[in-house]
Formats: sequence, C-alpha cells, structure tokens
Amino acid sequence: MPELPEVETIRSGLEKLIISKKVINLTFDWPKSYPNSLNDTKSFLYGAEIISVRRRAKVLLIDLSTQYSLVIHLKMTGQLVYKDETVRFGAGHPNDSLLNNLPDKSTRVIISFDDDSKLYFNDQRKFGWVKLMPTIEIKNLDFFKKVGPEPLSSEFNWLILKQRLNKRQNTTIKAALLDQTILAGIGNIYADESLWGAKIHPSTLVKNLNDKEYKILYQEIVKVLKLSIELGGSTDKNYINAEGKKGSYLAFSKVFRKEGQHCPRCGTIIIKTRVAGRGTHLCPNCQKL
DNA sequence: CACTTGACCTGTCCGC
DNA sequence: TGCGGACAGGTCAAGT
Repeated sequence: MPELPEVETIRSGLEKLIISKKVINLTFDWPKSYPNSLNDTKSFLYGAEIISVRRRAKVLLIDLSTQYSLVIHLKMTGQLVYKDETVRFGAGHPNDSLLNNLPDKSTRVIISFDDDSKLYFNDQRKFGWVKLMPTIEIKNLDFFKKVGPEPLSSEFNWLILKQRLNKRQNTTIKAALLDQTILAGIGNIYADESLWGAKIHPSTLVKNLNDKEYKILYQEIVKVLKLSIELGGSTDKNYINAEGKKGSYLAFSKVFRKEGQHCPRCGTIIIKTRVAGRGTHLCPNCQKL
C-alpha cells in the first residue's frame, strides 16, 4: 500500500477537499471493504459533517460531527479519490481518463456529499477497508494500542529508534523496520531506501547495529520520508492521491525498483533479493553484511 | 515469547 | 494464444 508519505499526501489533499461537507449516502460492492451495519451508517454517517482528516501510521481517520469516524486502511492497492460530479475533465487533462471513468471495476465504496461531489474508495485486491466507529474508541483498537512512534514527530530521535529496535534483537533490520509496532509508517519502499542511505545491509541482525548506524539510519528515515512527501509519494502501480494524481518519488529513488542499474553512490549494479519475505533492493558494495 | 510463514484478493508478467 | 507460477506497496492469524 501506500506507506506513510502516500497516506499523508492523500490526507493533506482530502483536508482541502472535504472538510465541512455533509455525507448524504454510502454504497459498497464488497462487504469486507465496508464492514459496518446499516443502522450505524444511517445514524452516524448520513447527515454527518466532515470535521477533520487525520493520519496515524498508514491509517486515515476522517472525523465526523457525530463523534464517529471513518477509519480507513488502503493496504496494498487502495485509492481514495475525490471527484466533483459537476466538473468534467477534457481530453488531454492529466486526470481525464481516471476521474471521468469513476466508478470503475475496482471501486468498493462510494461516499456521496450534499453538493453532489463524491469520495471513491477503489481497491483492486480488496485488502483494504473503511470502518465506521466512535472516534473515542479508535485508540482502543489493537493496532493503535501497539503501533510505534511517528517517525516525523518532533519527539522522535535516534535514541528512541534504538530503544524500539532493541526489542527485536534477533531479527533482520528490514523486518524490524516493516514492523509497525516498532515504528509507524515504514513499508517496503522506504525501508529499502533508508537502509541504502545508511549503508546498512537489510539482512543485518538488529543486535549487530552500533550507535553510529542507529544515528544515520534515523537521519535517513526522516530524510527519505520528507522527500517523498514533497514529491507526492511513490507511484509504482496503483497509487494516486485524492485528486487522482501520481507521486513522483520513484523517479528519484536510489534502489527501489532500480535493480540492474548503477548505484548512484559507487556505480555497482543494484540487485534485487529477498529479505523478510519481501522483495528487497540493495547495493552489494555499499551495503555489506 | 520471538520470529516466520500463509492467507486475504486481483492482475500482470514471464517462461514453456 | 494459453496456462501455471511467481510476484505486487500491508497486516493478521497461525505455525514453529
């Protein structure tokens, strides 16, 4: 899915588009995409006004005036796209084909607002979901009780990263970075990118890292995530933001999807291998075990 | 408990 | 052109 920069890009876009709009209807075509009762939907969603759009880890939270929230996880292929039905995009416009063709066969949930605009939740692989629940209960969900710190928060620093990682001494650093209970928001793209930046091999066991490596890894994580947010995230196959636009980070990525190309630091050919059960990109010269 | 693997789904690409 | 298998940005449950 969308990782932290992609979800954050959607969040900031949605914030500009749907705040203060009133929800009048919701439809869905796949029950697991919207696992909520019709009664709750009628009582707490219909007629509700959008108050705020938040993000925690890779989860989006749309708060409603009814003290309920829509909790949304895009998983691997989820999209959340806003479309004003009164606007038609002409041929040649960058968003032409995508927005004018909504809904399409991957559309799972459609939320309609009182001004005839709509929010489309598309999800080809059907892993994602939209859950309606009381805002106050979100923090009691297992995921939110266990999830690690936000890497871009002002309280996060290299010592906290070290302390969190030290809970997973015998696993690889790549598996640990992907573990949302250690640190929130990192996925396969930004794990590979930050490990390359820190010159750490993804298979390195956490117990073999030293303080110098923790410090540089911390810096690289923050740097890579911030850069990606500036570039609107990474579009590999499916990702688009709330306005239907792709992100451009992958044009600047150092190793992710760059197998067979030269390492920008040393020129060695970048390889793709498997670590923690995931496709993993690295420079075999810069990142040694 | 720590850690790894399979399952959830659809679509695409690659080798035969 | 068709078919099987591997793989794809994430997270759980179930296994060792």
